[in-house]
Amino acid sequence: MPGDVAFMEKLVALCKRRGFIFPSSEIYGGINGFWDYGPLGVELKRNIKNAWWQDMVVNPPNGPDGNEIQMVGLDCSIIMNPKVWVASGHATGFSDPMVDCKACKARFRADQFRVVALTADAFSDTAAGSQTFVFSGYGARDEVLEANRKKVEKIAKAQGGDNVLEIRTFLDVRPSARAFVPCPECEQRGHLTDPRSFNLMFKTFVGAMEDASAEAWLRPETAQGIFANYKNVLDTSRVKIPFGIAQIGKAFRNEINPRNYTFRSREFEQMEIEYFCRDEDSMKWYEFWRTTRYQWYVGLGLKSEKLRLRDQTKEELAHYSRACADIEYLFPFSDEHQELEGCAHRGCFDLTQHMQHSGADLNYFEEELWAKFLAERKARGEPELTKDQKSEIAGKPPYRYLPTVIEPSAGADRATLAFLCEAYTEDQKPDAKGAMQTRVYMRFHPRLAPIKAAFLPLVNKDGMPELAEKLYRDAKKHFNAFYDDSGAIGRRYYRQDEAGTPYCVTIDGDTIGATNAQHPGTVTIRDRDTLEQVRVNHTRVIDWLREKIGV
RNA sequence: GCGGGCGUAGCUCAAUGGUAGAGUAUCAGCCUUCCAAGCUGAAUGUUGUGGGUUCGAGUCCCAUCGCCCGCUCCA
Repeated sequence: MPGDVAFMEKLVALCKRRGFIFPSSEIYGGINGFWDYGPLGVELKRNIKNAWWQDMVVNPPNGPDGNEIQMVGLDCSIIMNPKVWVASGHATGFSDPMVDCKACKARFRADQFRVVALTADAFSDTAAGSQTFVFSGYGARDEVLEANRKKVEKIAKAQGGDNVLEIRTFLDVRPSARAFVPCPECEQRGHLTDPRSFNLMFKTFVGAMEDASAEAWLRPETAQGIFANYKNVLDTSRVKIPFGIAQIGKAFRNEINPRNYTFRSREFEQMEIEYFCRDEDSMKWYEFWRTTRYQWYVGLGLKSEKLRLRDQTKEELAHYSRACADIEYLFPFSDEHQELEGCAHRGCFDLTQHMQHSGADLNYFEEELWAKFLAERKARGEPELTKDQKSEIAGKPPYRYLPTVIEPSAGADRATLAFLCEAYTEDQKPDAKGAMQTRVYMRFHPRLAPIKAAFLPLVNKDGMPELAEKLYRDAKKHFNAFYDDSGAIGRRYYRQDEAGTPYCVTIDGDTIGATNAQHPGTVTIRDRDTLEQVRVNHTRVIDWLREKIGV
């Protein structure tokens, strides 16, 4: 859908011009689906990732019971044992065979492409038998039958029975018979391609020999590294359920068609939490993370109605998933909301899969609960359990079990793009000559702003540059600051507006104690959004800024 | 992958098939006491890339790459 193309073009131009985002390998003509962050962009994205780490790992909010949340970090390798992706389902689920119709240009997933024939021979026999393909359809088996009900009834009547039709997917059609299958869209025969595999995983080779035994994959998500290390974390960090493991890292997907600026990139960065809890508490934790994560975006400035929290419908849920909420943003390139983050209730699907495929015991044992159970028995004077009885009881819930997982999985690049879109603001104001000018400014939350403050001598004389530079160097000990002494003051303010710098500190005659100074020793601090200025003594300006910025 | 559009200086755009230019931004200097276009000077291009037609191609033709829009796809 079109969205606001003009807005998007202006934002993309600003990002390029000011050094937020560049196309990857641009001097070689670029490469579709890959992007680089420039000097301002890297600060913005790092601030977003740091805010996430600070707010989710270092100092997360209290949980629903009011207790401190246990959260530890992790940084896993991008390439893992290929068996990981078999266990997770990505090896099969990520690879879809597609069929194209060369006549009408339609494309179909071969496993959703239903071919209906009069006889089973059509699928397995010679070309002659294939003449009995009567029609085809796209979607679930029942949908296809429903959509073609009249045809089905007519055939049933002619054949004198009910279950006369053979329905299989295109994958079951013999290569020699494919030419006789009609296209679900245009119904023409003989224009369908062979099923071609669209594998969304990036393949690589471990070691210098590129043979099949060396095949490996770049991870399509960071989550599996967490599951694979779940036991290690449990054994080394003294965490107890409920607890979370968090990770920020790159992931790779061979998107069929990267589009919409950095939104659908082939290399991207995720910020993921796997939160492990008891199954009976899981919906409570799901609700907690769902709102906590939504509020996190709001608190950092994504507060317009463009941000929304949407619960997935039953039909959208993966088969193992009990609930999932998407945090979505209405980007200017689309008139539909797009996903920034998914908060999924994954049950114990992932740990079950990895336990089965790896053979490792990933069960959690409730030591405290077990000790309590034994103590209570003793207190009641009940006879001591035998070794066999103990292992029987201790081996099952509630003492030994696979925890349930809540997964808030956020896209760092998508969040960065959303914050960029939300920040972009234009307004009209008169310039020094009274002509109306468009002012463009990036309204970043101070925590996210690439540059927190700029230090500007009003004129380059009388010691103003020297004092401005001293303040600038003091400020840099605490936060990212900028010094600029070139050009008219208005022009310098404007440059900082485009970079999204929340505060500009100007050193003027009053600061250096000029004879007619009304407020000796003070600088002016200009607010990016309101354009209002306050005077603060130059000895207090760093503290003033630190308090405002929160560093 | 298909269809349509676009590629000239960092950016915005000029240039009948005949010497590639302007504005802006950048840099150096001057001038400047608060909201981008004050003065002087400097630097800036294999016209996306590769072929072809032509005495001569930014311009015409072909191919290719990239971007934008639509379709398709999106575990």
